[in-house]
Amino acid sequence: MKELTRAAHALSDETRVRIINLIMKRECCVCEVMQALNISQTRASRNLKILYDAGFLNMRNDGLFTLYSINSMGNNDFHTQLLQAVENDLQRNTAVSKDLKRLEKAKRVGPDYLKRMEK
Amino acid sequence: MKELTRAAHALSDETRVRIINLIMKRECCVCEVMQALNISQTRASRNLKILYDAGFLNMRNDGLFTLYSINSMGNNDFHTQLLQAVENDLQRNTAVSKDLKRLEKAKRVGPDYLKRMEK
DNA sequence: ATTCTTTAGTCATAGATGCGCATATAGGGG
DNA sequence: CCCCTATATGCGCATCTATGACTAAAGAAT
Repeated sequence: MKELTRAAHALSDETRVRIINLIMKRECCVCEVMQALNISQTRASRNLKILYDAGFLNMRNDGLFTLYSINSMGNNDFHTQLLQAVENDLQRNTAVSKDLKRLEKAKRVGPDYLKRMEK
Repeated sequence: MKELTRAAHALSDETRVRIINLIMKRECCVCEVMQALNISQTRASRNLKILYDAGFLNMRNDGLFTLYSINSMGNNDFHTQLLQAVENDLQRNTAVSKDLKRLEKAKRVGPDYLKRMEK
């Protein structure tokens, strides 16, 4: 039951639900998440970790990048059922589509590099 | 999306999941919940309210008693999907069966009456 | 009406949470 | 080896959370 409450807690924050919305589209690295949601690197990294620890995400390293994807287990797993509830809610939500558009434009570069580009 | 995160938050606490376990069995009043889970009246009442505000419970008055039951809407509602995830997890959980046993023995009387009975 | 009883609300408090800032860590590239 | 870059983490702060003790509200019973 502790796993269930931990998973539910992970879904109790808007930032994290928005992150799941992104990663349900495709595998993402931290810097893509921060650009798509327009949040800080710290915030993206930490909330990704919370979702990972709760069992919703897979994690793999590709050079400097850490790539996160949805951890789909069996259909009877409660994580999958919870994700379906999230998906259900997101379908009725238009605000998060902006996040997906920004994800399309996101570049695979980190915060320092981005700052220099702005100048 | 705020409703979803609120609902998820309601399920992120063990006390509240245990309360749902009770009420999935049958409609309960506050004093039955406090006896079944062996918690204070304040704690029972407040967590019931959180579950109610999150959309999981119905509430009705019967004299002095406030009776709570599961609020089952359509199957496509995300509340229902979340409850299925909870039910799924509870089936694999043996600890909460003790709560159900205590619920069977629970009397429909409040904390003051109970204290006097102990003496 | 007064009193009893169940439930909800107030207040105070200990602990958890989310976040930004700065910094550490670790993997590439020169 | 030294620097650059992406990600993770320690710290501090403001805010939120869960809880118990106490009190208030409201329905029943006498």
